[in-house]
Amino acid sequence: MSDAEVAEDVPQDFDALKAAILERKASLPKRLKQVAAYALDHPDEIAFGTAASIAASAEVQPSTLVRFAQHFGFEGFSSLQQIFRARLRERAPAYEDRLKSLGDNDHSRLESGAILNGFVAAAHRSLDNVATSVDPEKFEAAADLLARAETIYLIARRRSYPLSSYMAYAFGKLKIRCQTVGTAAGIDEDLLSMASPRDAAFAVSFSPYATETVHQARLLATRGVPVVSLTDSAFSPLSESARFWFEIVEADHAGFRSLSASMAFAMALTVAVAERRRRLASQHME
Amino acid sequence: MSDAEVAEDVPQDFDALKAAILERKASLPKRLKQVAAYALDHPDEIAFGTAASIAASAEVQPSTLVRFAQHFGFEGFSSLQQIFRARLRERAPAYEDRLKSLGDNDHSRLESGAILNGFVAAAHRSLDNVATSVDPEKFEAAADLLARAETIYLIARRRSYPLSSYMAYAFGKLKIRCQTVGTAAGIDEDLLSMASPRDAAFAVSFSPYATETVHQARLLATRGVPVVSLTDSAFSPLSESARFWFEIVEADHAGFRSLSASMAFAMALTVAVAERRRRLASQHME
DNA sequence: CAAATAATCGAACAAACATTCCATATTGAC
DNA sequence: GTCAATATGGAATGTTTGTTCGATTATTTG
Repeated sequence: MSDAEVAEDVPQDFDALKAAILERKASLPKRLKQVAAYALDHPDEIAFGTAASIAASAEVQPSTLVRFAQHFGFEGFSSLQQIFRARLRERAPAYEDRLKSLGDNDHSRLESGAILNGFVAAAHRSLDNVATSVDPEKFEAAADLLARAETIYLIARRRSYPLSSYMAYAFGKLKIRCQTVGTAAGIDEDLLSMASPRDAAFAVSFSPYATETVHQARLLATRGVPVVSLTDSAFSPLSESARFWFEIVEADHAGFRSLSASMAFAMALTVAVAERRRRLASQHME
Repeated sequence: MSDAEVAEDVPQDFDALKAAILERKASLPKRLKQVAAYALDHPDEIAFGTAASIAASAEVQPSTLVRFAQHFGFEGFSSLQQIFRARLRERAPAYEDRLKSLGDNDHSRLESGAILNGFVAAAHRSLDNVATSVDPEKFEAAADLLARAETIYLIARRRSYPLSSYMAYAFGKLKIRCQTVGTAAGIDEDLLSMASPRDAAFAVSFSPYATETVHQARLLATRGVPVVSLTDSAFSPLSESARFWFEIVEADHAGFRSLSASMAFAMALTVAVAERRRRLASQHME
């Protein structure tokens, strides 16, 4: 056999390339795997950058990029880059009328796809709602209140529980003391008995309201513990006990509501509290 | 007046540049008008091509391109080209507009308001991503797989845990048997040992990947239990074990990611499974 | 119609580019 | 542990790049 290369199956579009990378990633040497991960995670950078700039970002040598391209059958880095550019070329016009395309894209042909589309659209609507319905001054004040707490008690159950568990995770990462209430049955009362007015609570409940959440929020409020709450209705019994309360109505799809907008709100509140607390700490030091 | 150039209003984004070109188009010399027309008609070419290749396509000299750029206040052709590249780079132009209108509402005056706006915008972008990146056929197939399971095992930890806890809540309401894994330490192994190929698992893990989740997904896969997984990178070790896997990249605000898009996806999958199961049941009865 | 001004061309240039090559380091087989 | 094979880093290389600049052509002005 001659040295002449028989036309290998060089990936001709981005999807084929992505598939090829994923297929061979396990058997790739260290640096090439590094490039592979970078390429799939930052495709735009590959499309626009120069070999030198991309190499610096991916923390490899430029020559490694060339080797990577050759590993996948390309002549050099430049020809691989064409794939990434073509991807951007083809995808760009889709943004022009994206909302239109959402209506008649592949998804709607399949029942499950229509369901996914429905929830995505509902989440969009819910998010728009958040931006307009949340009073920024109240938000600021709530963040300030929670930031001054020694321990933040997170009260939530059932449908609201994912929110509090995510906030607990984030608060933990941000080194802010918090305590979730509502997980294991029985010990809630003991936990809450430790709460003092120097602490604070964040209670979440959507209708139908979990009676324990309402009860516990009321209990804390009477004991002088400031409560911030999140509900989906101004008539929620939670609003009685709360110093500040927010109303977020999630749009529904076919009667089911996701937590997309509430999640964005919860995360924003969490970060706002952390930011506020950082500022309070620096003021104390001066 | 000195020769020193006072900072002209050099267009900083594509829309501004487009407006400037259209405004001055009439008073442009012949060749420069030629370039202007080509630039607006083939913006992608300008973004990706070299000065030489573009000049050839537009039937002008490369130096004309430089002069064109300088006429509009740019230092050279390269800096003008950046505008055309940025246009393709920007992920969510549709929401840029929406944000611009949000940008000068009450929220932005306050720091916490800006944080909330940021997370809402990030969630919008993430949702767009979901709609385009999830393959509807794969989604349908995954829903079908999970619908046929006797028990659905939900594997998630840390940042992913809120997703599985919400799905568990929803599955419970929909009377679909499921079992969350990863809550209490110790009993996970016992729970998973009961899983059979007639069951199925849904595993979620975002980087940094929890090793237990990866391990447990792999364990189930080797035992013949079909696994569907959700990750934020094609490089996730979870994708190896999964029959079907989905990649959802949450846009971040200031380095923090919310779960808005993943929540919408999780809810859509949950409802799709329920819908699928309802249909399977009615077929059996016929 | 002639002079003056502006626009264009195309060659020349230095900087940046992708690529190659080879010495060194790492990995895997025995 | 030793050796062979592969992978890597980094400098050298020849090419291509964007840009500049003087000569040439077109356009305007008196």
